[in-house]
Amino acid sequence: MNKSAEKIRIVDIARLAGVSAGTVDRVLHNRGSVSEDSRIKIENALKTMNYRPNVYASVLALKKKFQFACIIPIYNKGDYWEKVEEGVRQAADEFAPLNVSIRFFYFNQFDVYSCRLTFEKVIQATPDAVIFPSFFKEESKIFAEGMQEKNIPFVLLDSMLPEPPPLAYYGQDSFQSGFIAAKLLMLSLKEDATIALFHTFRIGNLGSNQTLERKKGFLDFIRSRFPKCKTVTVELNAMNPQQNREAMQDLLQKYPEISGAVIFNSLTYMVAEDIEKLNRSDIQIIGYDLLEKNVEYLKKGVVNYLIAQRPEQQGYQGVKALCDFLVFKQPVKQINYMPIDILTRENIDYYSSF
Amino acid sequence: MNKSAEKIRIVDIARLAGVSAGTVDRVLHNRGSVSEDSRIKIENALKTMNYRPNVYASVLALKKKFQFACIIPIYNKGDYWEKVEEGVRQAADEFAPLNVSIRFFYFNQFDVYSCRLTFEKVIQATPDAVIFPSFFKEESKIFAEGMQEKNIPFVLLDSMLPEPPPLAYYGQDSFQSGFIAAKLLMLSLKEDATIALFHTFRIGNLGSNQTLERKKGFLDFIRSRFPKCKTVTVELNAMNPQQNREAMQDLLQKYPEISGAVIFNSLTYMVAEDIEKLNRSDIQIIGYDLLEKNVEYLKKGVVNYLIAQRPEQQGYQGVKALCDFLVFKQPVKQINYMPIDILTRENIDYYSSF
DNA sequence: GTTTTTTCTGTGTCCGCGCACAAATATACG
DNA sequence: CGTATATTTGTGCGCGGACACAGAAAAAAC
Repeated sequence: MNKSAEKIRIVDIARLAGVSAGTVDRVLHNRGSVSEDSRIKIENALKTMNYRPNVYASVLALKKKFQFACIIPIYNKGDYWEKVEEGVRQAADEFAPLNVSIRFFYFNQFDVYSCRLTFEKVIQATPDAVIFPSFFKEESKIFAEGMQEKNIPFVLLDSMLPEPPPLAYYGQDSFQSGFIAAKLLMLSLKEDATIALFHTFRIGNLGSNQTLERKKGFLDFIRSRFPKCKTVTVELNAMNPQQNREAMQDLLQKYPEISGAVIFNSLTYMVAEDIEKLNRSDIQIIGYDLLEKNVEYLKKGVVNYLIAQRPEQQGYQGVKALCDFLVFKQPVKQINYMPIDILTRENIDYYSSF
Repeated sequence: MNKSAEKIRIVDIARLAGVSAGTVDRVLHNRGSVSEDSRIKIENALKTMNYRPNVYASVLALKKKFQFACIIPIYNKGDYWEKVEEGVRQAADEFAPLNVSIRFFYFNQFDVYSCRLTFEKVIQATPDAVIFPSFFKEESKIFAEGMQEKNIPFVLLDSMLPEPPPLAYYGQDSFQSGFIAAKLLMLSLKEDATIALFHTFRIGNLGSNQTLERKKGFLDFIRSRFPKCKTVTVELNAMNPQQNREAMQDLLQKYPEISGAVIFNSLTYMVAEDIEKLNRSDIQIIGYDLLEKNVEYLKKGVVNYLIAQRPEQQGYQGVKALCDFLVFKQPVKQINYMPIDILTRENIDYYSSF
């Protein structure tokens, strides 16, 4: 049953193979050179004794130092990206004894040039690994290609970029999460309801990939299962709440029959606030991400559902993947979709994304 | 920003305090005896240099051995408890280098005597810590009191037992999860619907605490928000599917208007199978736990929702808590409610409870 | 004041592994 | 065959902390 115990040390397998511990070490780490003869003897010994290195001893003895770069959009307190950074920081903290340190680089997510500039800075810093969200597709691709050339592993967060292949990706299946959003919302709406779709306007980036994919998924569900539904698309300006409020008033005047709203990014609270102020509690709302303000409106009952994607996990796992790969030399799973967590006022208090 | 680095070793603070490393060690571990004078000097040094021990070195040097006992109901392949054990095993594996080994003890969950006997065996084995679900309230309480007397820390899984206080508890808020189940189900039902409530009959245990609490939560929601709903309670016999099928036929003949079903334990698939065979796809079903068979019916669309409670996490975290407490001497959070995960056919593929 | 006991302290070894360095063996080449 | 070079191997130290042991200092007993 539980026979796994049996501590086996490198010297044990060295003895069994009739060679020195140093040679075993070379085989294990593929370093230096070893004669074919010894290699075979050692590999056999490894098989028969199923040796597993002691992580703690290994880490302790490790001399190499690693510097990771983490690129993150500039954020305000409480934002989505703050949580990602939190996860990265926790990992940095936990893995500090591995001689891993993380340097953060920030860019303005509404400005391609800022992004480009930051990429440049990262390249100058010559990190051992990079972790970043592929915000601007083209720029990210070029940057990733540079990393690939230099053999610097990189982890993608939030949205995927197939080429060049990252060491790992952590993020949500956006299409599917939009699909679910539609399903949830329609549970509370009539089959011929009118739904307002909100997304954010971005300079130089017509909504992030994520947002667009969510919308696609949402519409896919609506069109295939509730063809009688009408949808109205509205663009929010993240920088100008006042303008949004006016747009909202216009919208509800023009389409008073609107009974559902979906916000494809984390600005749910803005929409919720406006709808609440306009006394339209009949409108069912679903949005994304557990910002404090969003949760507030969820608990109040203004927002029906929030869909979460464990941003802290994304950050944490990203760093962990790099450590696994670089420090422990273990294989890493490439595509890692985060769970699509459904939160309501009833289960929000028990939710923890860690 | 990230100034946390700065490796500080025991010898560093020993030097600063003007004592030997051994003395610092004594203060840190509260072992041996240290003069008041030295203690103060060391504590000051610790404060000014904010020393954090290197976990890896600490583990490596540790000589003590720990034997944990894990008590689990006998289960069939694919059962809920298999997942709990899986989590425990993974933790055991991960923490093996800490000289922690886990011995499993099994009991028949339908038989108090078996449980009592197993408790007895565990006591004989004199483990350093115990992890178990408080299945039978009275027996568990007596057992826990014995552990308390012997100063053996114990972790409770699945259902809580306030007295004597466990080192930690990992499980779901059952009442709340029942509450949510009702809310979800009612999204697809009319306000005057008739709902069948299923729970399992247990010899000597009228349904586990968990099940009863879920039912309470469910009924609480229904009574307060949908007073026109009717509910019919049905008892399943886990051992006799044939009998269940007949009971089901009777039920649907007697109450043909039933349009919803909730199964308060992991036997969802049994009910789903019967309902499917009786061609009553109009009945909306919600159940608990991600058994393979349950997931199958969820994906087929026979079951609308499954509520999960991360059993692997419970097992894993339970062992981790014991390690944190015994090996690393760190404080442990006592009450740990697991998230109430809502699964539908749309997000099930992305779910991972680890 | 001396002996015994208790309290306190410093030193040194080991945990298992990574890695550098030196030594040994093999291969190449004139 | 001797020397130069390349390949292969063994040994030993150190990572940072736990803990045992012996010895010093202080307290208690006589």
